[in-house]
Amino acid sequence: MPELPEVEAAKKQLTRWLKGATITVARIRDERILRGASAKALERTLAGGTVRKVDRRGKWLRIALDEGILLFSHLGMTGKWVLRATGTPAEKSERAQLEVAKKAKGYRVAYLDPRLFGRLIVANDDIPEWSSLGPDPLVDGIDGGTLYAALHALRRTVKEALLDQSLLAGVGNIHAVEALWLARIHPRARTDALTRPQVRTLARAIEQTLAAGVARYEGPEIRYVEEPGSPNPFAIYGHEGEPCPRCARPLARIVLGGRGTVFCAHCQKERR
DNA sequence: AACGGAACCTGAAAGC
DNA sequence: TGCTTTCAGGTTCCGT
Repeated sequence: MPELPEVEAAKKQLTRWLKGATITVARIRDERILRGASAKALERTLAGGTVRKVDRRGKWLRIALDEGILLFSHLGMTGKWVLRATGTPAEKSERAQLEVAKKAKGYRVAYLDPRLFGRLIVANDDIPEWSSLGPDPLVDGIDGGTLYAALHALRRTVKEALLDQSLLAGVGNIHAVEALWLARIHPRARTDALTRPQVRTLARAIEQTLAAGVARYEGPEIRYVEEPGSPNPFAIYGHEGEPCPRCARPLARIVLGGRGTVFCAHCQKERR
């Protein structure tokens, strides 16, 4: 599920659950989320630590403990953090558990990830995966001139370029599709052929679609996952074959960079 | 050096 | 019904 809006929602939840809390026990239930690091070492490092702050950059989370310990979390394709009562049986996809004590209350913050594309990393400094991220469209905003220069230096399709996290951090397949539709740019348009006005429009479109995504998770009860069966909230993602909301012609679907890409062949022109 | 595609995994849904 | 195929919102590695 996670693109920037879902990770932002996860950050808010983790802040509520963990800030000021002490990790009494850390458990890694499937070492594959560590990509080779030692589960035992990680569990020992986290145990006893108190959480100071939770940050997000792009799709990465950084949980800062005291004594300079940093826990980085990437949710991959199916990762999510959930709250569980102590003693609740672990479900199949529960890959890590943090037993937590906060203000005399005890509970479990658990990491679920059926597909195991996510990962946990413990470090004393920022890791390259975090440091090499481009600007976060929500935190930093998107500078049109900078984005134009960066895109102009590449020879790729604009859709694939938007998924490059060193260019912009947090845009994933859905929001790339949505932003290109909003900006009326063909997903297969070459980055070096885009005009400055197009890039400026695209920058605003990215900010718009991400902000709308974040807003969907706001409210008294932050729910991280859309209810099953809830309507698709996107303008064109997942709507291939249906009428374009702007011109009513049927939406097309192609594959770019190995990922499904919906667009409107009438509204989104490759050159202009 | 940069790009396109395969690989890494599981599970839900669609197809037969 | 049950088996098979397809698809999924991410990143990384490998060959060209």
